[in-house]
Amino acid sequence: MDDTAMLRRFNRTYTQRIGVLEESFLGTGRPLGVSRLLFEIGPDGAGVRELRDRLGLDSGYLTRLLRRLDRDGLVRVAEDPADRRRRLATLTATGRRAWRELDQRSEELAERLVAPLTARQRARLTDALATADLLVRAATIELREVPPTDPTAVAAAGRYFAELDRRFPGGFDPGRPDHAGTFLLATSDGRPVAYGGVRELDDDLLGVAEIKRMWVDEAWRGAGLGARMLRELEALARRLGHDRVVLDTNGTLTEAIAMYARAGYRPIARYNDNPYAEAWFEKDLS
Amino acid sequence: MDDTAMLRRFNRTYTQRIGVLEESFLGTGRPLGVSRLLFEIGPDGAGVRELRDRLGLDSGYLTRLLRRLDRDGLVRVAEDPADRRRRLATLTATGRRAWRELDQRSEELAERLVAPLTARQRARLTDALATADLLVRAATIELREVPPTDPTAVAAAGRYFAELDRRFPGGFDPGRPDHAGTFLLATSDGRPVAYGGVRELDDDLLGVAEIKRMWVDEAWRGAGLGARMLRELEALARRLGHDRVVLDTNGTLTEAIAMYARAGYRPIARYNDNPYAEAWFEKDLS
DNA sequence: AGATATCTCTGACTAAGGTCAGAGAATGGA
DNA sequence: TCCATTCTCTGACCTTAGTCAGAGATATCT
Repeated sequence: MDDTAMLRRFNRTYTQRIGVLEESFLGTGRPLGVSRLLFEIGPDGAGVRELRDRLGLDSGYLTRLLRRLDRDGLVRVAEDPADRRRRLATLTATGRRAWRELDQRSEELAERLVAPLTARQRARLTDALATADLLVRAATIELREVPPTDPTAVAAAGRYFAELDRRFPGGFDPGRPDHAGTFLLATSDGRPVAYGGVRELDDDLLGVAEIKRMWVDEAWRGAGLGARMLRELEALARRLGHDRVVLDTNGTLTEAIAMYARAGYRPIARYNDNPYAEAWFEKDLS
Repeated sequence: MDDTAMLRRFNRTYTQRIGVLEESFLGTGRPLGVSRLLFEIGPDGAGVRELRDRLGLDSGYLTRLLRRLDRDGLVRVAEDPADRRRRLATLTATGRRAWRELDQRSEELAERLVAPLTARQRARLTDALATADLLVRAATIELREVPPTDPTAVAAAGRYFAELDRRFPGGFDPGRPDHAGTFLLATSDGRPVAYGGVRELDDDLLGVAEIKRMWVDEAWRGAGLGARMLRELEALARRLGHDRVVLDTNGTLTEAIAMYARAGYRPIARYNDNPYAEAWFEKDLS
């Protein structure tokens, strides 16, 4: 059975048999959408804007759902002191009780589902689901162009600089902020997992772009994400009208150097005066 | 992470990211429910009763959905010649075209989903999903009491007899139909995967029941299904007021004998005149 | 300071997705 | 042959889930 056939087969099995886990929220006297919202707010509360994104709801619709929860005494909605356009939803004591009930229902259903399995089978299932979970997350990472001032992009760049500082023998000083270039950000669940940019070389090397600040979250390394980011950056450079890319790197970043080699990059002579650079590479995009 | 936690985590990941596979039916100008029904009818057609079970719909609602498909010229509903209360739905030429379109959309979505993965990752995902699929199916097998005349039960008994005939050196003759006893049938997707019965011994052995016709589909062996069936039959015998069970078997059924031993059965002397029996076992239910 | 964008809320509107009770035809079992 | 059951269909009714346009308050950019 090929990849998509297996995925589709599993999808059928899944929606028929585990799909009910979702509907465990039914039968609580509240419609599914309302229960889902209640559960999503959670014991710690959540911003209305954030809920809108997480559940993919229309803002007017969400307002009404929240008002229903408020009327039932489960949720309080208050102004966000940090930004008075925004509002924050938190559970009341009754709301927390209802939340726990939902959580418990869901837990019970999950237990009932694995109950007929032997201990060994359960372990195998857990293992298979962990693998599938990781790969599905990897497959659905979102890659998008961002301005380098985007808060999530800034966070990603910060983690990149911090790692350089940790790994370079003499540390690393990013100098003053440099926002030149076009940047790609990969996120999973809203958190940055990879980052990188392309910028035009300002000197006489026309048609040549430089790849800069390539970074992949430690937890995601070895999952092909770096190679994917590199491919996307090359495609971006091509769209921007370049037909060659260059990059520099430091000798301590061995896994990065290996990846550049695998991706078809060739070593070249120093083309800049970056004091941290120890190796320079290029690749033709034609 | 324990079993239920992993299951619930996966459930979240899955519904958020692959749930869209389901909604691939949207955007075809028809509401989701109608498209799902169209897809379920399939190129070979389907009985209305069967559709009702598979999709879990109210009969009135289903009638209306079918009428809509009929009005759109996608489906014809006709009387079932075998039972004129029932009706059969089949796709028209236009309906088959619409079905292929849905199938293709679903295929495309699946492809787009695995596209960002490397070949190795895809193989791992397919593997993990195959394992999860098998185990989820195993976990959701339905076990229920059936009269021995139930068509599915008859089919299961037939496969049991056929196997005995294949494996016994001198073949096997079931003799005239014997419907004494209470039977359990395990089904997956409506097809029999395990079968077995309990009957009171008619002679002087009061309080003793016999387990008979224990059978597990070849494809499902080694999945703990036999042991589960045995446990359920013992529980059934207990409910029927017995406190000891006995059974007979043939020496060629080695894996069955091993399973009885694992389940705590002890060999005893011949207690019947079954010409095929070569070994006899018992177990106390107290 | 002014323009622009973001966020929430309101009102008006709609389709989708059901549920329920009962009728009528056909079938199966005693 | 009669009775209970099964299956489909109809009519009446309802909630859920959602869309859209625009107003008003606040924040951000230049």
